[in-house]
Amino acid sequence: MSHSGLVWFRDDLRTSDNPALWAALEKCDDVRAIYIIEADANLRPMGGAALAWLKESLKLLSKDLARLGVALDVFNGESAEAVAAYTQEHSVEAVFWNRRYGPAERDHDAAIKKSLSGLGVAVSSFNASLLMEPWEIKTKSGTSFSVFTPFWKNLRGQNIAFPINPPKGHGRIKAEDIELEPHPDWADRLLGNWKIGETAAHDKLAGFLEQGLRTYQKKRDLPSEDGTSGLSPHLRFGEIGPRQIWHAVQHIIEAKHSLADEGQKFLSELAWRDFSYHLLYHRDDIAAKPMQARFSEIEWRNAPKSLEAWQKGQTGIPIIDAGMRQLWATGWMHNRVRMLTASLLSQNLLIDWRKGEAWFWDTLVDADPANNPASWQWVAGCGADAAPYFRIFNPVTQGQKFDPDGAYVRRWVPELQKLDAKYIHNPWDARDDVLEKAGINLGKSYPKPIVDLKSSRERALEALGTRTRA
DNA sequence: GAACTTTTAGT
DNA sequence: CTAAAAGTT
Repeated sequence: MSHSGLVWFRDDLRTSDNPALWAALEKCDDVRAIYIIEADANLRPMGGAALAWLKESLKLLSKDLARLGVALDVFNGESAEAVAAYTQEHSVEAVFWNRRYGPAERDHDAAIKKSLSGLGVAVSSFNASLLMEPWEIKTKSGTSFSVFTPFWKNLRGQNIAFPINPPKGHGRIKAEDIELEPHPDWADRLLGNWKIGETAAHDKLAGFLEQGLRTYQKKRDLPSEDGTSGLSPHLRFGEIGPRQIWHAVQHIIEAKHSLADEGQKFLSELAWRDFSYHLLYHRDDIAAKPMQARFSEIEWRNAPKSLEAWQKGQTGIPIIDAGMRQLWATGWMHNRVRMLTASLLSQNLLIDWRKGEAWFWDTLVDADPANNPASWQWVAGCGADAAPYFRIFNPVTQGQKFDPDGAYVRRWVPELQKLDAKYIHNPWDARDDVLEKAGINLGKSYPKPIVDLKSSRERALEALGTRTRA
């Protein structure tokens, strides 16, 4: 038995269903924990909104770990150095962590494991983040999946591991005071929209299963409704694990058969997260490189003013502006609107999807290394499943379909508050007297659209469509 | 059983 | 169009 163990926390900020923590407490008499806000050149730094969430989550984790007798230390810097120095300083004999799946992170962790082994420190790694490991899901010919539906058919037939019980601790210690840089004002304000941490995550799940699941299919696509689970940032930081969610839903389905369809639908959405990690694991640098190679040849427009109008929610297209403002104010955007805003940027504006992905990376509290780039590539058309057609959403018809009375637009774009529902998604089509009556002066109180939807759609089909092969 | 061909679907 | 499974040699 090793006497001194170290748990390196990364995307698994929880005490329940945490195999690395569990193993450390099982095998070691003395357990410490670290989190490193990594500044390694080869690793992508966390975005601003996520970083703010992280810091609050760490404070809560520190208290939960103290109840198990585990002290949490937080460092800034290069993780390879920090881990090695910490193990030497505290005579750590065994290090435990839960795996991460990005190519750079895997190489990084493998190198650290090797160097620790050289120092005589044993390293054990586990799966805390995924329903199944990416190498466990294979097509019949042994390759990885590129299309979601067959991936999901495979995954749902697997035996998903049951969550493990919370570990028995080694008594109780005083929680360390964690010293962290304060948040920028913007991030501080958006955190007011959220309850952070493991307990909040479980409360959120319980509330969703009790109230939201029943109407999930009906409401999940309506951005004005509170119809989604809201678990994404908790999943991002591992405040709750997907296997905990999986089995909680299975349990509900068994108890109430009327919820079977809703439950399956919700689990398939949870499976999209595993699918994104599948792509992250099997493909080359999905945040930087289009999965369809021919997209490397596309000449994206350099249009800084349009990009800025998009970022600020000043495109003059109501549902787009509503989404971008919701993102800025809360660190979150409804999924339907994420698709619409991403389509407008990458297709109508023909701006490189990576610029949009980078903005989401910085501003979403739930931005994760798999879902964010994989979803952007899906919308931009360069994703894993090569569709012969392009998914160019029309933000007007989408708005009319999913926000029919304009409640979502009115909430985030108060300039349009009084506009008739008939024109709430296309104010440029309203007569002058209709606009005047609603107190709107297009071009002054609310922008005229920065792009013509019809001609820009044709431009995108032309630019992204048939030609441009390498 | 591997290699090739056809069918079906793509949130 | 391509991916994946099913069918065929």
